[in-house]
Amino acid sequence: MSVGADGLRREEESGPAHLRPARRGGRRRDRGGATIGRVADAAGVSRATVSRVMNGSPTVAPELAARVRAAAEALNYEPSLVARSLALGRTSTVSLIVPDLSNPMFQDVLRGLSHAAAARGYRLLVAESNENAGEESILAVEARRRSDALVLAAPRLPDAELRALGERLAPLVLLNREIPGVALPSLSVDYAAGIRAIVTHLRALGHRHLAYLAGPEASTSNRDRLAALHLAAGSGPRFELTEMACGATFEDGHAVARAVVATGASAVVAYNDMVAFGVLSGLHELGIGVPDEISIAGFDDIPFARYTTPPLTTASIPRNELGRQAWDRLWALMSGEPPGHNVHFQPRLIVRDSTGPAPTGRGKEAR
Amino acid sequence: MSVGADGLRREEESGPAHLRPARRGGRRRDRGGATIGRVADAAGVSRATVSRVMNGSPTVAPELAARVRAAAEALNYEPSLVARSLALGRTSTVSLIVPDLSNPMFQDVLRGLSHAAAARGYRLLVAESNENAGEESILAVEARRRSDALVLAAPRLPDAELRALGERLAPLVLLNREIPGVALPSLSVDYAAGIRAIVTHLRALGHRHLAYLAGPEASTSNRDRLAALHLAAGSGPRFELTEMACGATFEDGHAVARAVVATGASAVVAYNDMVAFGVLSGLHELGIGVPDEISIAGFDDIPFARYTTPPLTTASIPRNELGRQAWDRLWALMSGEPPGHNVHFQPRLIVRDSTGPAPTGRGKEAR
DNA sequence: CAAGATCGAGAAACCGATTGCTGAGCCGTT
DNA sequence: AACGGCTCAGCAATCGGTTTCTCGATCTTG
Repeated sequence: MSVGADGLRREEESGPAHLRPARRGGRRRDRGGATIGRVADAAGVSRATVSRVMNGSPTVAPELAARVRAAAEALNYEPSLVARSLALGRTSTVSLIVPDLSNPMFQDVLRGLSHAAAARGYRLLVAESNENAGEESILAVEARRRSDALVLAAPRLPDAELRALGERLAPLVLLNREIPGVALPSLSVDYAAGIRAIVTHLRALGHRHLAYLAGPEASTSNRDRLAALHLAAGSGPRFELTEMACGATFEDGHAVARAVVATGASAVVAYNDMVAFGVLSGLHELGIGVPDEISIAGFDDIPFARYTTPPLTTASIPRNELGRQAWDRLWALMSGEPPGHNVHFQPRLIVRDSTGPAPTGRGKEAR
Repeated sequence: MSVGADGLRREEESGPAHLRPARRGGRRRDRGGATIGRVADAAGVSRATVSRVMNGSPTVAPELAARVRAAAEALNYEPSLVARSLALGRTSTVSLIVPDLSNPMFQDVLRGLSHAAAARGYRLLVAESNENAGEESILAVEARRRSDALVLAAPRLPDAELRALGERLAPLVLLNREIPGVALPSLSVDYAAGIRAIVTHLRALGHRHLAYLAGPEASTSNRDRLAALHLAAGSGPRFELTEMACGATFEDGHAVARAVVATGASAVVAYNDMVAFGVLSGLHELGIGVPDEISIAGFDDIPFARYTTPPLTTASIPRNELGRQAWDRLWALMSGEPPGHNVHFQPRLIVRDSTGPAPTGRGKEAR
């Protein structure tokens, strides 16, 4: 580039510095890509017209439209979705926040939601809170800000905090949470009903001493199950319930296998299938027969539940359906419709081979 | 407000209507939420100052900063990420496109990527192509436009198309794809090496007739495995290879169990663990002993591979690591660094109980 | 105490789209 | 021939931020 020789360059592109209060082109940070303005120039029309053509408005003369399309094609133009979002006030994105992506429950919700949203041209933003209560609220707010709506599975978040957040996060659909006193749309699994079905099943098999492997303490779904369990235990005759702290993962279940045996319980109700698998594996290693010596019931009916040895008795919940419905609710909310009634999904008891008749002559003293 | 009395108000805010080409406030579509302008007014400062405070610029007087923060707090202000993205030319979002979200392989990549990205304040957009080649390229372009970079697992997309797309999608990292002749950064699993390990293992056990359950035809990873298999079959003595069309899911594997038996092969190499589980289940139902009568080897070492009966021999690949590394590459690319070398992850053979010595006196005629 | 350096905050350009309003051009009426 | 109506493209405001530049005020320094 000729530096000091030509006045032309300065005339065309620069000019005397002190006359330029704020130099137009000089400050522009050129981002390479084709913009609507660039296309407009190339086609010899206004930006408005380009916008109309790109959005299929019928009020543009065919000849002009063709010219615009040609220019767009030539420049490899693609409208900026960010700019579009700003102008429209809508991102066409929804967020999903789950505590644990490795949990098949949430994987299926993710899929169901993703599919349903995609059908409407919406994309899905995913975030994992890692079972961290502190993280959940931050993440929720952040994710919501990047999208138009939010599906939130936050088992650890305190009611009060969630209640306070409700307004800021709308449109919002909760998974497995109902906040008393606030009309936050929520989809939930009726864990109590599932537990009742399992307990009834085990009772019918003659079990009189159940061990419950509790999930994370802060989890409301765990509290629901526990409450249902205590209710069941209180209602029937000769029924003992031993409660053990455990967790939500395979490893958690595996770790308590020995302790389970020590309780003398003849049947185990696990917080979920993962835990049930862990116990199953642990008992197997200890040489304890399932279901001959101890019966095991899980919860969730994740895909692999039918492929274990023995196949797992569990309470099945329509996970994909949950995701799909979550989208339906979101869509309704975004369309300005009222929240509507909360949905309670009823688990279905799937009896497989991990539960069987209670062994006779074996009390908890037998240990 | 005094309406007609003072010229002052008109001077300040309105003026004769016919002099105002487009009335300022009249057209504004108010979106409710607090904006930077609103906060600026409330705090009695300029928008620039609010922006500085919100971004922690140190060049704001403490007293002012406090006032701004108070105003922001009072108005419940949250900066619009969309507007921010537009101004900064960066969305702080990356996309992941996978063919099948129910595949544990991609689930783990998803987690690894999501974690690594989150650590840098980036969020993750997820899309599923449903094993649909036509969908893949559309989805990729679309997803890329909404984010700053893309991780693409597109096993069905033709080389040519991918090559053409490469530039538009950058920064881009491919998973399990290397396009000959183009320097597209890619992370891939060395399937051939995994297959070699499996074949060597089976051979050492005395197997001389292997059945390979092929994955989806269009899948390059399937082609890689097949090539390695043929190479191995050609190199050793007395080694027969039967190739069967199958698929990538449990159901696919389950469906071909009977056909597998019919081939007379003493060992099965499945396209992946899901298929292996399917065959395992199918053989179990047929009363065929594993590994006594037929050995089965999978590929991937998904979490449940160790919990089947018998536990599955398989080739393990560091899935989480793949996701993490994908982020590292993306980050490097976004920072303007050169693509760097492609990484090939070496599978590790995990020998469990689904493979055993070849049965004697049983040829393919024995059927 | 004056001159130069420093600091801090505001004005305004910009990011890249959408859209209400305006007016030119063309049509059909009376 | 004049006029009302209708199309259709452009102007310019707008979405809600960031950032450069400018300038007045304060602080240093000789």
